[in-house]
Amino acid sequence: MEEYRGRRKKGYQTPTGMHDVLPQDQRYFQKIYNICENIVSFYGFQKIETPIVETAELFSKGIGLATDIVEKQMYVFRTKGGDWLALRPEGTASVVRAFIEHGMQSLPKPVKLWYFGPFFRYEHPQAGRFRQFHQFGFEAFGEKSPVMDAQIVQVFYNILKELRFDKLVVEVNNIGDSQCRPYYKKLLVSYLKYRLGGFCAVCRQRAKENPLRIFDCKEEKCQRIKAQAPQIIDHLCEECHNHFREFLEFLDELELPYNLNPYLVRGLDYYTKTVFEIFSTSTENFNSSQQDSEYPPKLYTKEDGGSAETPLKLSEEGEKGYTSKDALVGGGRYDNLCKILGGEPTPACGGAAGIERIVKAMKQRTPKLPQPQLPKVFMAQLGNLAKRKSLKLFEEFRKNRISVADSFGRDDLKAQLKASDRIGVQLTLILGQKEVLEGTIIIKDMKTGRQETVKLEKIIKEVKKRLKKA
RNA sequence: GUGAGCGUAGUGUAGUGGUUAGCACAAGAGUUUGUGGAACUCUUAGGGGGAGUUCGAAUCUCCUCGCUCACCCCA
Repeated sequence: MEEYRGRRKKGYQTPTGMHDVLPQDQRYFQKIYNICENIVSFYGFQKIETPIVETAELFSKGIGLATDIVEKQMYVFRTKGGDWLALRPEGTASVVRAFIEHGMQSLPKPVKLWYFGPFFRYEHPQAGRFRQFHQFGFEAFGEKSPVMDAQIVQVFYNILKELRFDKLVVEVNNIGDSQCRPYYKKLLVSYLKYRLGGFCAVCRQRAKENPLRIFDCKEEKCQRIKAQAPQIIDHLCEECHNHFREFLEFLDELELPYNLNPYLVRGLDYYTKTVFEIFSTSTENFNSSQQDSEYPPKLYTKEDGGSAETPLKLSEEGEKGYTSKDALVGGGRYDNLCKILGGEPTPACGGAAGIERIVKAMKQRTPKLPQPQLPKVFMAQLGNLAKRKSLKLFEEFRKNRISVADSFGRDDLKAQLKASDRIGVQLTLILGQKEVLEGTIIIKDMKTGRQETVKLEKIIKEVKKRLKKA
């Protein structure tokens, strides 16, 4: 065993790219979770939790050995027993594994599952990207109809709507399947082969390793060449073409504003046919406001009719009209994955949302979420006898579901009232030596400052009465 | 993996080679013995870490760690 290095003299910090989710942020996480759970269960998804650690091979087989996620971003380690395990970099492969492992093929289709939890990718952290981050996602198994693709998009869309995202753009594309994509890839490669010189250095590299990726480039010269390049949607096999057309029709029917982006390619190998991403178009970087005022965000408009019969084109020369570059949500169909991972061939689709990214966008919109309910009653106590009684009384309140703040550690009444004031309670109860002996307690109204002595056994009733009035 | 900027109490900051390292907020204690919000007093707590230059470093150099941002890629 290697030595543990990097010992610090002064305290510890989270490792690179890892973050504590502090109480302030818990409220955002909780809100997202609640809305998600609420909506998703309406659509018939059931929650699943898979381990954070899986056999490394699950991901290399599932996501693809040559993908960046597996190749460079996976936390892989060997156990004492010699197994290679990995911190999960995404959710789909795990859910598929669970689906197969527990024989869910025999469940009535479609089988709909959702999850919410941490994921890990070893990469340089930056805006909207962390080494540990959280996602929620849904997967639907056993439905090959594009109606499921559309519903998945719809569910994400609804959740974001419910979270007050108003300007959302759904980008969609179809990247073909095992029938047509290999053929298209060849076509593209041969197109690129004779034009490599015109590309930027990065794209030349991309052309070799992952040709579809050249579409991501923003260089002007590359833009020009790729504008002429064959596009996957023009070379779909009939099945994919129809699937895509129907998918778009469903989106139209749902009145989901989408934008067809023929350049949308996703970095995971398992996708077939439908892929999509959802962006928020609202004022993302309003700190760098100069740019925003000079280049007011342009919104994509929905393609007319959405029919695949009309020529498919992008509204602006591949230029994104919105400032946010990070997708809030990404997903698609993966009809081959179940088989790849050793299960029955099962069509499936799903997607995942980045929670930190959503939180970031929420904060920009509404920097302050309403405060959680604070206690309305404070209990102050004086002297040992009273302190002992107070503890007991505190339990009485809990049984009656009245939340009470306390400061049992403090003995000074002044300090206790100060603390009580800071919490902003409505009533403060004061129990001292004298009151305990008399079997009474003081109720002090913090607004008016008036106080009243009541019988100790009636205190719950009295407090309830006062809280109700206010 | 590549590139840029940054790193002073819990938070926000001042200080560009010699200061007891200053200020604000927050936190805690108190201003005579059982009554809050104001004011005042006091306390806690600081230059990420390490080397070097120098008589002397928060300040200059290097390394390292971390943060932020971008490339890449993705949620």
